Amino acid sequence: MQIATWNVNSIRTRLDQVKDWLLAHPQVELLAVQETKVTDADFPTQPLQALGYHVYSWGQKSYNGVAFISKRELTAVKRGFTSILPCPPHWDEQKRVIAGFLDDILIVNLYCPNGSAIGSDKYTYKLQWFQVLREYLQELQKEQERIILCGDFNVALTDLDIHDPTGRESKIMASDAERSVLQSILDLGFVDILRQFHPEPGQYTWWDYRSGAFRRNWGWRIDYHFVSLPLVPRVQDVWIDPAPRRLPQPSDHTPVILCC
DNA sequence: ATGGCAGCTGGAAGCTGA
Repeated sequence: MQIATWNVNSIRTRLDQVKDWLLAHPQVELLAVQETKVTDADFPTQPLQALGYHVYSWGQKSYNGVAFISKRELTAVKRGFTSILPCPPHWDEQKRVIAGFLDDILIVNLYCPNGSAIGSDKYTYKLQWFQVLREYLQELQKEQERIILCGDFNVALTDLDIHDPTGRESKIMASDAERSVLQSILDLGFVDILRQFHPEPGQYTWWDYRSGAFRRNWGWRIDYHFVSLPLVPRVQDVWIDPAPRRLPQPSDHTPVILCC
């Protein structure tokens, strides 16, 4: 089965593209979307149900928001950190986390903070948010060993994941502190699985809207599937589909698909 | 160094994203 992740940058603006992509990829059992930018009440659930999908959303007005679009019902869907982890409730004011079971696999769909600029309050929030995520995952690991993390992590793990890493230390998404905290997530026992299949450069999932970045292939890889160690042998392939990024009025991200 | 592009809100221009 295929499990995909895609930061759609507004589900309402991108609804037709999402529907077309799902129809063109019937093998995709579950699509995890991020940056839906809409409350659950206003999520376009009905048009997706009409295509035969189940929808599980966790959103807010204007910003953030995550959702699962699934061919089959998910079980034990949990929204936010506090559904799992006893942490201060303000960590769930921004809707960035939803998790649920597909068969015996726990899928965790994440929209990690951007960070704005190094040294900013948002950057501090980003680093702290990853620490909370780490505690949340440790809590999940007490009950479950088959876990797939997917989504927009807003961090490029290595220089291979950036078209031009020059000066990356002074920019968000590739600073040492961001890489370090994301590596600490992987060190819990997860594998950046795309690299098992594509160790070569040029594997990008996001291109800036500005400066003709996509045309010039000035990309970054910031969207991932992180697979827990016991699941690694079950993964058959992982790849990036650049096609939606070529469409008129695209998201600035493009889907990543895992087949297991 | 800065802006560039896009979406959302509210009904203009500012915030946020990455």
